[in-house]
Formats: sequence, C-alpha cells, structure tokens
Amino acid sequence: MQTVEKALYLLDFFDDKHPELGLSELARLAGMDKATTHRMLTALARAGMVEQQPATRLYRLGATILRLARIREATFPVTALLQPILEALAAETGETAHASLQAGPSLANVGVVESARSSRVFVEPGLKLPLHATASGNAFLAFSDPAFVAHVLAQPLAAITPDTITDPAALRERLAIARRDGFAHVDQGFEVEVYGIAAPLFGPGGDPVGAIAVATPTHRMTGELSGKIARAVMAAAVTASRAMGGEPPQDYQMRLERNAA
Amino acid sequence: MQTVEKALYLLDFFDDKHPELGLSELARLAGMDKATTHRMLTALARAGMVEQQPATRLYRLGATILRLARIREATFPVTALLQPILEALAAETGETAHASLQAGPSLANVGVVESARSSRVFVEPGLKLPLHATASGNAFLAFSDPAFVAHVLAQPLAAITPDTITDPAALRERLAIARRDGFAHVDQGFEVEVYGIAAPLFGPGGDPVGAIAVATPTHRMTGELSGKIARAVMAAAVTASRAMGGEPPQDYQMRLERNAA
DNA sequence: CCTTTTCGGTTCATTATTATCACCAGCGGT
DNA sequence: ACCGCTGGTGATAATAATGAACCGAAAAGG
Repeated sequence: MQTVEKALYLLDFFDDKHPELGLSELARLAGMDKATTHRMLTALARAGMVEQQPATRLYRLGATILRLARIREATFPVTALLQPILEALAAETGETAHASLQAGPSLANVGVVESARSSRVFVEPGLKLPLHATASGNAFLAFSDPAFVAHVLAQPLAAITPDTITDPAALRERLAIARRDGFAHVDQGFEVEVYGIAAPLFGPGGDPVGAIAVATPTHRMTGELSGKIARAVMAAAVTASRAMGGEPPQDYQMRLERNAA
Repeated sequence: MQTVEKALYLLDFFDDKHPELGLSELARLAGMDKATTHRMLTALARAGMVEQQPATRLYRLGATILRLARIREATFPVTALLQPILEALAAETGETAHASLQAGPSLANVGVVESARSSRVFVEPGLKLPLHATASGNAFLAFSDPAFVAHVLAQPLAAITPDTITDPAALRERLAIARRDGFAHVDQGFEVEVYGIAAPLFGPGGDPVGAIAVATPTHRMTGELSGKIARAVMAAAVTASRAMGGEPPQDYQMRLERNAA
C-alpha cells in the first residue's frame, strides 16, 4: 500500500508555518510528480482530510481530521489527561513542558504548556519529533523493544543540527545511559539552544507509548537544574502513564527513587 | 486513487461506540477482503493514523490524527471560536446546540454544547451528518452551488429513519423553503424523536462551509419554540461565520430581519 | 506591451501496483 | 479432538497508478 503511505505523506508538510500549500509546492516538497500529487490531493479531499480554498486553490488540512480527533479524544482522552500534568510540570520546573505519543516512526506532539519566563522554549503544536534527535525520542527508544530500536538505528539518522548524534553506536550508548537513569537528556540535538530532558510514558503492557519532556534554553542549564527537572519529569511520566491506564515497569519506580537520592 | 479512498474509508468505522475494531470486523464492515484490509491498516499504522493495541491486536485511531488536528486548530482555530457561540446558543434556546463543517460529501460535527435540561438531545462527538437527512445538511445544501446540489441529489438518498426524505424532488422543495427562510428544519430525518433546526455557516466567498444547529426532542417542539430557535440559530450562524473570517451573502442578513418580524 | 515562467489541472500510453483466494497458526468453547 | 473464530501471509491474476507532454490562465520580467 505504498500509494496510501505516499498520500498520507503529503499531510506531513502542513505545519504551523505552512498551513496552506499549493499543488506544485506540495509536489516539489514530497518529490512526487504533479499529476500524482493532484490525484492524491483529490482523493484526500474526497475523504475530507484536506480541503481546497476555492479562491486561492490552496490546500489545507480538512475537517475530517477534527472529526476523527474528537472521536479519538472522546474515547481515549489522553490530551485532556496530560494537560493538567503538563501544567503542574511547567509550574514546578519553570520551563516549557510538552508531551508526545508514538505515531508510526516518530513521536507526535500532543500537548504543550509554556514556561512563564520571558526567555523560554517554544514548541510548535503538532510537531513531529524524530526518535534519534530528541530527548523525548531517546527516552522512548531507551525503553522500547530491542528489535524496534535496531530497526530505527538501521536507518540513516538525519543530522538536524550540528549537535545531532548520527552515529548508531554513539546513540546506543546514550540510550543505555537513559535506560539506566530512567530519563534522557539531549542538548541541541533537534533545535539549537534547546536542552531537553524527557521520560517515557508507559502503556498497559509496560511498553513505552510516548514521552513527557521539559525543554530549557541551553544557556540556563546547570547540573543542579538538570537533576531537579529530571526528577520532576520522571514523576510526571509515572503519574501520566497511570492516568492513561498504563503502568511503568516494576523497576522504573526504583530508578526514580534512586535518582531522588 | 481509489486505493487511498478505500483506506481512508476504514477510518469512518471508528466512532464513539466502536473505538476499537478488529481486522475481520473492519473487513466485514467495509466489505473488503481481509488481506486487503490488513495491508491498508498497516499502511495507516505506519503513518500513525491508526495504532494497534499489542495485547488485543485491535486497531484504534492513532496519534497522528491528534497531531494534525492540533496543527489545523492552531492555524485555523474554528472549534475554539465556535465553542462560546454554541454555549450562548444552548443557553438562549435551552436545547443542545452543535456545529459542523463540510468534510467531503457530508458534514463533520466539530462542536457540541448540550442543553441543561434532563430531557435533551445527545450528539456524539465527531458524528458524520448526511446532507439530505439532517437540518444542518439541508441548511448547507440550500445555499450551496446548484451543481453540487445536483450531484448530491443524483446519488441514492439513504432512508436513515422512516421519516427520512429520500425523494430528490421532495428534498428540492424543502431546500427551496430553507433558502427562502434562511434556515432548515428536519423532524426525525436522522434520529427518531429529534427535531433539528439549522442555519448555514458561510466562508469568505459567501459559500457555505458548514452549519450550526439546535436539536430538540420532537415532543417538545411547538410553532412558537421553532420560531424562537430559528431566529437564534440564524443569528448565531451569522456571528460564527464572521468570527471565522467568512461573510454571509448580502441577502442573508435581510432574511434574518424578515424572520424576526 | 510582449515574453517567459509558473501556476493548477488534464491526458493517455506505459508500467507498476494491488486484489483475491487459499492457506496457516493460535485461541476458546464444546 | 474438533469446530469456528481470530489475525495474518504469499503467489498469481487483475487492476490500478505513474509521468512526460500538454493546456489555458495568471503572474513575473524585460
């Protein structure tokens, strides 16, 4: 079903900064033929996944997405559950907190609470977080099935910033440390001047389903602050996992206590 | 791109009452082969549009939908704009108010505020409203492009309840009346014991983009109440259209005043 | 003012993809 | 041990998607 995946791939180019895209532009971005792109867009439009502005002929995300999101949220209200936890985490740490859930081969941001400080990290709503370059992704990978990790590491790791770790062996070391500590930290691996600290969210089977993270301007980060945030993030992750009906593995709670000491 | 449409069609079977579906069940509902369904589901899962519960192997709507909805809402915040208008409308009429937007060949519910009464109409979040059977759909059609209306009426009109109007000619008459009055009313055309009154939402070009409606238990409906609700719904529709950056056609405002008299 | 480029969109022969059937393994009930 | 269900898979037949060229319209450039 490569056709379906290609069509859905088009949706990935709509973001906060590019809410509306033209046919040629979208074809160029996706590296597909214009005719193919047009056919896929009409198919998406028939399903309401995108809609075309009659005046400008530009495409944007459609109302079906809102409809499906309402159903998902009505039946599995994760974002509503995460919001107060993120608010508490942002208040406690004084920094921007955000949560993300696994969506195929990456994490999808599903909640942000910005810090009250004037100098703070902004996180675009609906941002896609690569597993290898972000603290959230690393926290997720650190507790993921080894086969899945191997699959992720087998693919080329894009250098998003100069500091992104692109060497699989080096990343494995970081993941081992994250697994030992119960949290991951990544300095400017995804955005320059942003330091992320994240812990995994666990599902009912003890498998990671997402991550919860705090993003701090790199210049403000110190060893002391790092420890404080790590403890807060891990506690929030445990709270959030349980709120969503999940359960952290038995040994995860121990890690938290060890870290607190 | 029939493959894409078929794959997206699978998403339509997830609703409030069926948040998780199995492979065989989904194949049966969609009338597709199990192997085909499975491949489509894996394609959808790779894009994060659905996700599979590891324990039960059931599928449900995925986190990508939440991600895309956040982007759409961050860039075109319709549901946030509609919510207070629906609240005011529900308060004013004492009945359940809801709004929907066009999503392909039907309307997608994107907001509900329930009445405070103990006897009230429930509207499932994310409900798909057929154009021919609902007040919202009729209001939308009444102000739609004639070619689009012809296209909708050319297809078979499903009898959802015994009272659903399935005759194209009869529906055209209803639409003409709705166009004259500025609002549509449908008694038990979609759900038994539910009486709907709706007015269209207009986009920047004066074209309808959705509808706003009030749903009342049929037994409570009287001529007097009907008139009161119709006026409130039309006023709310004009307010909402403008809030979304749209503009009702010049003559629509006149209809509202005529109706008030 | 004329030319060139770009836009959205369409066409049709070529080519690659997808649908289908039969089948497998596992589970719960009888 | 069996039946009927489940999720899932593989090879062949049938169908669908692809892409270069093309169109008219609208900007951009001289």
